[in-house]
Amino acid sequence: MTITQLYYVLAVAENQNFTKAAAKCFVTQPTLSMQIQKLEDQLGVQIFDRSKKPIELTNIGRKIVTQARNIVNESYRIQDIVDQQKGFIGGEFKLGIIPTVMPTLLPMFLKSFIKKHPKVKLKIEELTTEEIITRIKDGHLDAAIAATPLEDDSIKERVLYFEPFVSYIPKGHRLHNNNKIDVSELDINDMLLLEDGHCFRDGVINLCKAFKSHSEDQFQLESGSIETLIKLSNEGLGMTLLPYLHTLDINDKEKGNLHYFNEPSPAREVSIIYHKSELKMHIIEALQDVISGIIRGAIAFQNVKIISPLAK
Amino acid sequence: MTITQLYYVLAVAENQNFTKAAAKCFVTQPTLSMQIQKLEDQLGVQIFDRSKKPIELTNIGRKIVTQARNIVNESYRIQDIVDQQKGFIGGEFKLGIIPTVMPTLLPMFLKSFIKKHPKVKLKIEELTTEEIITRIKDGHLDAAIAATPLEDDSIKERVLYFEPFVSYIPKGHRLHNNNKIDVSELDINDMLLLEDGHCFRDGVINLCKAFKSHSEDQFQLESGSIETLIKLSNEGLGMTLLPYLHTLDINDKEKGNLHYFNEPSPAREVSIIYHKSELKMHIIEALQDVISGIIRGAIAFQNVKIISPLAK
DNA sequence: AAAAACTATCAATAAAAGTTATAGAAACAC
DNA sequence: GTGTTTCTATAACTTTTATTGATAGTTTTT
Repeated sequence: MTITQLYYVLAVAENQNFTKAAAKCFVTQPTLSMQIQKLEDQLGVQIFDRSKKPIELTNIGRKIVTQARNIVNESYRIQDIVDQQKGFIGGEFKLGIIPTVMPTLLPMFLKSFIKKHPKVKLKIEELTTEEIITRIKDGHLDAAIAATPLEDDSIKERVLYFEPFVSYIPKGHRLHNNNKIDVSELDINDMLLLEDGHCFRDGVINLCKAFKSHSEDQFQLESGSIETLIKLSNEGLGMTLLPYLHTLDINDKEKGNLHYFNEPSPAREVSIIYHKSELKMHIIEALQDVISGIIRGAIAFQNVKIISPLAK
Repeated sequence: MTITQLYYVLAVAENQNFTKAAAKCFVTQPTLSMQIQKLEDQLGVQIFDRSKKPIELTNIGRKIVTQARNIVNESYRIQDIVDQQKGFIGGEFKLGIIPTVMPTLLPMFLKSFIKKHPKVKLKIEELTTEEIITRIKDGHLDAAIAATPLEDDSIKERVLYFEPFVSYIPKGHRLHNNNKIDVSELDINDMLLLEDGHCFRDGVINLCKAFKSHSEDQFQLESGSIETLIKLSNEGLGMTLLPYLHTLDINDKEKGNLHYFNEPSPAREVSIIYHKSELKMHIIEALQDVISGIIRGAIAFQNVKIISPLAK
């Protein structure tokens, strides 16, 4: 049994297809067929049920795959140990970021990080929290930036910053003339929300529900981007909530529509999250350092109340 | 990087010698030299400091060895999973047993176990508790039978039975005419003990100390076997304590010297212990089943007080 | 019924792991 | 010190294993 064979098994299990798996492993398909057959012979069990199309794992195969993933991950850790010892920060690193953090945070730290750690090949992907969790668990992401706490046992979190919610209230709205807003004044029925799947949406819903309970979850309008929310709001379709960093690059004309909350302001907790196995931890720490350093200058709120990002 | 290479690294780290390690791996010494060099080149670090004699691990080498042991162990677990699925109970199994359990328990269950599980190649070794713990941790033992609790985080325990202590009091001893003995009557100064290193000795000391504290730990006589203890006792050199199972095959003449304790009788807890990684768990469970079944007929004590086997 | 998609098998080749023989360095004995 | 022993590294060679390209055989799709 070799680590390579186990790696091949993982690839086939994931792709449910020998040919595609072979391509991902940068070998030809017969290599996979033969190596996996060899492993199956040696163990004396079928790992894959080739009669099903697409190919499926057998019962025992599922258990073997779980263990194979362990072993392959643990084998990566040896290079990790060496890198850490050498103080080497480099190699490929796959980072996921949720959509409502991506456009504001990424430009703030990316240049600085690349300059400080030029040997790291960052591969950044915009993903929903749900996708991020799946991908961290199956090893397709090394870490991600998301709203927390997630309450997931196999994922660890390190808080980067607390980002207050800011109300965006267009002229003509019942709350427009208030200076500061209190959370008790929020009503989910005149609130513009992001589409389903965004955890910022769930945060807003949780925030509203904390004060008023609404059985009917019928929202009039939803949008995929915060930019659009602002425009819809300007059209008089309702107020909306923005994460603080988004308010920094709003134009002067619209700035007048921003209303901060009474303290403690509702806020989301934004963290760098990673698998509990703590692979590539030195790169994760490097990311955390750079982002924390940058954010210290940009966000200076203390007295906030964290709103859960989880849909309930 | 291959599992074989990691295995070679473990062998060299253990033997501190390429030649001996090669023999244990059933390959020639150049194979080890080359494979380990290859791994070191690939990682870009020296795992071994070859300038020291005998060879030593480098700092980074120590960390790599720890991780390599993980990986190699986890790789064994794949065969384990397959065996478990198939209900196959077989293969080599290394069992340690402490000296004061070995001669009484082993004959009781060995035949029965071999008959029930003929495919298991049991390799049994008599070892002290201390040796057992070391060997379970480094993987040289799959499981062991010892007095518990051990309070060791990396070792799990499953109780097999509780074995009461029985006093052996020769004619002429101050306690000989008492019918039942109370633990408060014990005096460590007229107690014959096993040599240092036997946990049964430590149990007896703990038992005596629980009632009387003695600053001077000077014992007149010590012996390596319980047989000898009985003979010394017969010579009038003091009383001694026997584990219950040892009293079953004592001759009739000497049976008169046995005195049971008032309830709750002091007893030792005898368990099957194994590494927390739970490798070969199905064989461990098979052993537990056989031994528990056998012992149920032989020991029927309920009201006992467990004495710790740990030296304090 | 034909085409496409997919896996297994075969023969050939490239790569690797392993072996024997031996050189060279360090430790040991006297 | 010198000779001996012990041990690891290196080299040349052999065996084994992994991989490939070509292709046959199946199943699925159209």
